[in-house]
Amino acid sequence: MNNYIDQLSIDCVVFGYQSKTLKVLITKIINIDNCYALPGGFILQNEDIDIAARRILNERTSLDHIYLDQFKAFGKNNRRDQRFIQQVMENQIWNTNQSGIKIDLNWLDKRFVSLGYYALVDIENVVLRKSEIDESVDWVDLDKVPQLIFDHNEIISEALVELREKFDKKLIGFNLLPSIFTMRDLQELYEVVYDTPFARNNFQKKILDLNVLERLEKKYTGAANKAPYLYRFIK
Amino acid sequence: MNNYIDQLSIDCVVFGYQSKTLKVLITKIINIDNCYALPGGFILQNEDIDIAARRILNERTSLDHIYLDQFKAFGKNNRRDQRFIQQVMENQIWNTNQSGIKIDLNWLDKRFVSLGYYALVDIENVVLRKSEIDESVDWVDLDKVPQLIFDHNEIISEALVELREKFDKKLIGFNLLPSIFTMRDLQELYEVVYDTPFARNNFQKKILDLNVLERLEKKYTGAANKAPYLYRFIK
DNA sequence: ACAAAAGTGTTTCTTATACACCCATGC
DNA sequence: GCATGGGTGTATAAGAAACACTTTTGT
Repeated sequence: MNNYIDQLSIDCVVFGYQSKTLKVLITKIINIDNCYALPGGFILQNEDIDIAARRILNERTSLDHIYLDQFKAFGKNNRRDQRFIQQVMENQIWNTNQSGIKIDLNWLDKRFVSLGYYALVDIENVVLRKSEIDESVDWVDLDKVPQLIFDHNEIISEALVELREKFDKKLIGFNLLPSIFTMRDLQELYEVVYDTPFARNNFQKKILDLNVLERLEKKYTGAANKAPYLYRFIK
Repeated sequence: MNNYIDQLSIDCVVFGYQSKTLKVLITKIINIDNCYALPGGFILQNEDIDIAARRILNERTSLDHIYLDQFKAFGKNNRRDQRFIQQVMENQIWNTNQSGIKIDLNWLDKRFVSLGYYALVDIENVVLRKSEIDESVDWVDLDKVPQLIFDHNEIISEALVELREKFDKKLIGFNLLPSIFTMRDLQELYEVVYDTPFARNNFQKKILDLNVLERLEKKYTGAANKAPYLYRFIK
């Protein structure tokens, strides 16, 4: 593990949106019962931290150009999880490097400072992959996240606060939608993020006045009502 | 240096306000010509990162309860300064621990990830102190900051962006003022921070409507005009 | 024709900005 | 009295929220 920076990690809160629900990506740690965590990893000695975060995300999502924001470093002294560490050691996870050579696991038994990133992805574009320490990687509804190791639940909470703060201001919501969508799709996303309903007409006016949407053809769904326009986010 | 976390540091942008000018605290590194830096330090193995930041600030300002906000981690791979490192080694700074025992300096010759904090202090309450690596610690006008080591100039820029974003929203400006001040004092601070003038009457109304100020007695300065009220920030 | 949902226009209210006036203070 | 800066009130403009109406679609 010598090519990584010691005692420093990255944890990513990957937000996805599907069926009017916000979801986050959760990994199940291999060889340990009921042990869930945020997708995370470490920083190579010669790697920018942002690049490291992209690498870690790419390993799980297969995506290259992800909207990513580093929002806070988590570094409480009690940020440890004795049960987790013990199980890792007992089950010999991480105990060999890429060449299969046994390595010292003592580096794990220290407090880590973790850099928290949140990412926004179009869930349809994601091809889930497991890294070597994942038993599985899955989308979980934001309100059904199980107990995670360390302070990962807190990291999610803080990521959500940050997301809400930046969401409208920086117009990052489009990263959660397919490239083409209806105004209703967008409004429902806003309503889910802010957990509050918006007036349809006022919402439409506000969004269109931003001049960031290109109106495309109508979307005929077969429903017995007026067909909505499709839009594409520009710039 | 074994009791610190390796390759992880803290750098603090300490904002002060005096004579209608924003100032930041800059240290001059001992034994190196023209080498300036942000007040910074390292994190003890059993120390919360926020506590570490407070310790580092206390060493320089003698203050205990500082408004502090961790705003970003800086971790580009090219975050090194060969000239600085070389000089440190040549001049034997940091080469002994508290007991005077020589220690290995190789830990310095690596890339560091730094946690950026900004602090707001009432400049009148600060009693400047030097830490063991400071030749001096001084207040510098924000627009007269010299070239600093590493990416410290960039850290200041980003801290200022963050300050402006949070300043009005979180009402943190009062941390830069004495506990008792006039409305004009407050307005001038706002004008400096946002680099824009505000209408006197509207500013007063806006601030008073926040219901966070207690009106005290008038302040008789001897000037040939109506004496302004003094205010105190509450809650 | 009708229900359902989309698009658009108008009114109302809230809030921010601009404008105007009077008051206290020391010379 | 008067110049100077402080406090307050009112008018106006801008933006958000509420309300209302018309249009399109498939049954």
